[in-house]
Amino acid sequence: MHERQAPITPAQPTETPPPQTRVDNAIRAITDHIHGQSLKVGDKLPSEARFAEWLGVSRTVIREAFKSLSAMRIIEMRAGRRAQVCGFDGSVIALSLTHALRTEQINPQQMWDARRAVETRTVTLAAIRRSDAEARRLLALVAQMHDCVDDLARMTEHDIAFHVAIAEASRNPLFPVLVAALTSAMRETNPMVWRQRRDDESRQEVVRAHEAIAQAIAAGDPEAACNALARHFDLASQGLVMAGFN
Amino acid sequence: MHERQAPITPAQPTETPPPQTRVDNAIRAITDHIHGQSLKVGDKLPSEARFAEWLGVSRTVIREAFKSLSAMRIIEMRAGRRAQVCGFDGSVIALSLTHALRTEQINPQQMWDARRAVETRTVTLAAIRRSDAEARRLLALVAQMHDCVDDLARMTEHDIAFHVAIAEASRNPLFPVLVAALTSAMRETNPMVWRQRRDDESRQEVVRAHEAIAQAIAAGDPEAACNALARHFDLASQGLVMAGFN
DNA sequence: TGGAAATAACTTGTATGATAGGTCGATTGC
DNA sequence: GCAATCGACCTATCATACAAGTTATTTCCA
Repeated sequence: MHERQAPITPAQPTETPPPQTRVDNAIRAITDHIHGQSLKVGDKLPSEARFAEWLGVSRTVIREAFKSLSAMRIIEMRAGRRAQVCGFDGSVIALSLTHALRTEQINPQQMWDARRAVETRTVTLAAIRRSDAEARRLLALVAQMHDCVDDLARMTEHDIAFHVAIAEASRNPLFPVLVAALTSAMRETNPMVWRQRRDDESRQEVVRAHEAIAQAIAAGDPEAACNALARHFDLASQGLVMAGFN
Repeated sequence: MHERQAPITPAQPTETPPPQTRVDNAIRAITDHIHGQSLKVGDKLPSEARFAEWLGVSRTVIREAFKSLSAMRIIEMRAGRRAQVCGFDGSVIALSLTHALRTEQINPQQMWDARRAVETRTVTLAAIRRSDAEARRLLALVAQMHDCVDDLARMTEHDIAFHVAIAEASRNPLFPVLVAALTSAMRETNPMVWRQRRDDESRQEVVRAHEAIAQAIAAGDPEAACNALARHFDLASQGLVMAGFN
């Protein structure tokens, strides 16, 4: 019963590449199906049993393949319902980056530098393309930050929301996802940096940097927005050094 | 047998959030274990059976959790061996982006714009920090591109290798990963753009744009590198329009 | 005694079959 | 016509079994 199929890989002499398992094949078959049928977000997939039959493997294999794709946010599974194609979402990227940070494969500065690269673009585009509602929203978020300089957790959430809001105003759906992933990966290191700033004045300085960005975007001035962003990142970098990173 | 544990979630009245399954819990428990024990790349995890015992669930559940983490490249599994913590790798991000492109949640221009944001930074850093060996490598890659203007597949690979090499020269390990993800996600749309350039001259123009970037980096001139990159992206954008995107 | 080959213990990969419980459309009763 | 009910289908989980890969141990021979 175990040998319905030919061996997966003909025992390659090479060592490094891990041999393909049936689950791997199933994953490929499923993604190929999605692509081949041009399925779009929300479209339903065939049931696990059907795939199992098509591929000539047990449902166990299909199940693991489905779960893998579900973990990668390519499909969404719920009990009783057929799996469906999932919307794009930065959470996988965020998780990947978080893992890289936690296992010390990259450090916070490097993450900040990537943010700087991306956000230099988002603030520029936001200053050009933002709607009035978005401009108001940014200013409102900054106001909220002013109110909670003592509450690190809330501050962090507002901070993230602020940067994501800018990315949304850039009108490129890829940017909010990237920014959300890069910022939320730093949820763990951020508080350490923040704690370096003991007095209110020092913290308000950071909030004012955000305010300057919001105002420049509201004013539709890309250059001023970039400068304000640069100041923001310089402050952050300074905080990182104080916190002992690098 | 089925009810060893209390119900996972107390039936929240909210609709949208999918109820947590035992596999989800297992995934969290495993990542927590990695983090809690400060495991680093290559460190081995406890066996599936052990986790199953700890969490009081069947091996099936742990198996699906392991497979999910394996799909996200957080751990690496191979038959017979215990799973181990996996090195950071852009392939998950690439897959996520590829899926977003295929399902038309983002379009090629938006992807290119994100690349522009990131690569503007990588060429700048590369011009400053590149070693001599890296400079030579970049020039060699361009030379290889000159030789295969007729072979789209090889050209695409060299193209990706070139941009990743620049990112490596930036000395921030996050950048090669991001660039690789963004570029390889476009493996499918790239050929269409290339095909717009029928004659050799038109194709060589693109290669020359790459050459200019390599030379600016080799010369250690960040500004020239940025300008050359801008030209490269303008050509690409032009190609996209010709290919009928947007 | 040193090293290589055989072995035992453990681990992952896959299959099978069973049950609980969620979802959704069709049917029925008012 | 509408709502409650039912049934078919589907996923979530469990238990068990066995094949096949890995690793440490032990054995055996030179």
